[in-house]
Amino acid sequence: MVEQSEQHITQAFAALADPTRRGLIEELSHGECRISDLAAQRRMSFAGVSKHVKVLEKAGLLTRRIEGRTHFLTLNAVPLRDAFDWLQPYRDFWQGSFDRLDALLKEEARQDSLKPQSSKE
Amino acid sequence: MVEQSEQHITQAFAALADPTRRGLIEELSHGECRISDLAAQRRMSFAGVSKHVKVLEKAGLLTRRIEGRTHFLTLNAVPLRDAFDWLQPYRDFWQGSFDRLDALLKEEARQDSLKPQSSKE
DNA sequence: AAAATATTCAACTTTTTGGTTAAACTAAAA
DNA sequence: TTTTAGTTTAACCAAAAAGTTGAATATTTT
Repeated sequence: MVEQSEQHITQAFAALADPTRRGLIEELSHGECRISDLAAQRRMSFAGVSKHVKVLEKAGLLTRRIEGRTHFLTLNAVPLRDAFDWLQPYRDFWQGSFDRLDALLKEEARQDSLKPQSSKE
Repeated sequence: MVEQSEQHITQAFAALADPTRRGLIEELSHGECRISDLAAQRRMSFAGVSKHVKVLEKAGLLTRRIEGRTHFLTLNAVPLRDAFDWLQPYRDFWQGSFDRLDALLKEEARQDSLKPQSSKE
């Protein structure tokens, strides 16, 4: 087994790695939608949108409620929380990273200035 | 133009959508690494790891400092912050989502209870 | 100079992804 | 009962991703 939760987070991040899908999530955040509503404002085929919806569904990011012939979709944000939680531990890193970037650039400058005549270290 | 930042966040999420890459990020968070260090503990070819590193580099998630023949890699967490910030607005959603999931399950139960004797088939 | 080390690059394979169109299915309306 | 509306499925395509192996490159060590 390849660790369940690993797979889940992989699916979540993969789902988020597509602008169309992020758009759908955003739209769903305003409330339940029919899939045709979602398809309406994009210039992609209905079937195309339907596929994206299925990806989101498999990643657990939305739930589908079928009523008659129309499918209603609701955002389920739990996998987003998982993604968020994965990122959380790195907060300290990006908070300091301007300083570090600065240090890095200085270091690179030093390297470059040594490179041309670089005898040894 | 397809919106610069859209591309960036797409790249960030795509980079995160792979368990190997997430592992590399985690490892880099413990400090600067040579790429051979990274390759050592996984059972993937060196070239394979090298490719993943390049993906992370393109996504701006690490910086490479070349010293002689060895490449030192440092985590740059800024794109992680971008991903984090994208997720942030949805916090309210997953906080409420147990309630909503509950409501949803109830609703589904209702649906199901109606289905069996559904007039025609 | 030769050998060893650290790494990329190229070529190739397989699988996955993102999209399309056309056909099929189901439910509702005429 | 035919038509229309909402949606999925199937078949296909092109491009990208994830991995491999093997050769090439550059730097250090011997």
